[in-house]
Amino acid sequence: MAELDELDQALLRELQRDARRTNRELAAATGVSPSTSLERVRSLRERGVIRGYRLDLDFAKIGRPVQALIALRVHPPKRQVIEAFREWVALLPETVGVFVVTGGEDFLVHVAVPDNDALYAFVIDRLTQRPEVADVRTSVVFEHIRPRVIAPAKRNA
Amino acid sequence: MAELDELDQALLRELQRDARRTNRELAAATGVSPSTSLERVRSLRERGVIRGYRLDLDFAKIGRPVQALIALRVHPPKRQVIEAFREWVALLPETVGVFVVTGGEDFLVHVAVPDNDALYAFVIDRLTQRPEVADVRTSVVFEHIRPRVIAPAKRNA
DNA sequence: GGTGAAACTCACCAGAT
DNA sequence: ATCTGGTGAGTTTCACC
Repeated sequence: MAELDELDQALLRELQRDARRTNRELAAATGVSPSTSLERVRSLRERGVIRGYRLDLDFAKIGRPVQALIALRVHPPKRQVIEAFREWVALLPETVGVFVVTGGEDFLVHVAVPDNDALYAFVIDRLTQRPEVADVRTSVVFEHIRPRVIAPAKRNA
Repeated sequence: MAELDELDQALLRELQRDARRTNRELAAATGVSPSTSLERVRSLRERGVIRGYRLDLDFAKIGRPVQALIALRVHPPKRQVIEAFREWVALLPETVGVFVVTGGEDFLVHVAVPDNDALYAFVIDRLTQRPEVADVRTSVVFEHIRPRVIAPAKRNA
């Protein structure tokens, strides 16, 4: 885990609200000079705390208003089978996220599609096509909330 | 759904790879002048296609290496109960995402915590504290893959 | 809609504390 | 480690196509 002082945390808070804020704005918001905030943000990126800067797209506005989470198991649940399925499903155009999990299922596949027909087709034509796929259970997603700011864990000092 | 021509789609592709690419880079990559790409990106944002620019944080590096998806039902499953729980759970510091779903469960809560103890405490101290929470089922997340680029649906022209 | 140039703002690198 | 100032890029506007 990376060391994060108050300034690092403040910069992360600001950038989570809007990842395109200028360095000068960041400096003003955190009360340091632009060169300091620039150096800190660069360090956060080099240390891998910041993995990148992503677009937040409205799936409905790009023609994919129907979202679902598809829980499934693969058979047999061996490493090779799991990894092959993971690579395959992550590259499908409908897929917007893949959780590899323990418990009742092996995968939760998050998809966004144009309509219910496309969802049904995805499940019965694409997924069920794969021989290793078993126990498919589809849940339609009504809403997906993502907190705007995620804080670092308190340190055990 | 928004109308997206080839240029809009190309700009969305570029921005999804790196939401902080400069306008000049976007213009060069898409073969238009900087003022054109600036105007297009602005339009995408005003139309709500682009909802914002987010940081991609490494949860492990901020002291929260353990992720889980907690499926649960609320009782009774009425609008008021569901909405109250949704608002409450979305604001917990452990929560990094909330899916409101149909099917076997009502919610899938995505959390990131420092260790297994914190996960266990979250489930039995926090969630179970709420009287409306029933049928809690926890899955540990080994891996969460998010495709770097998500394409708009093909239009039914 | 798209372009090109001008004015403004910013990122980035020094050098010093 | 942080700040102040300076220079080269980048952003943004606007008149024109």
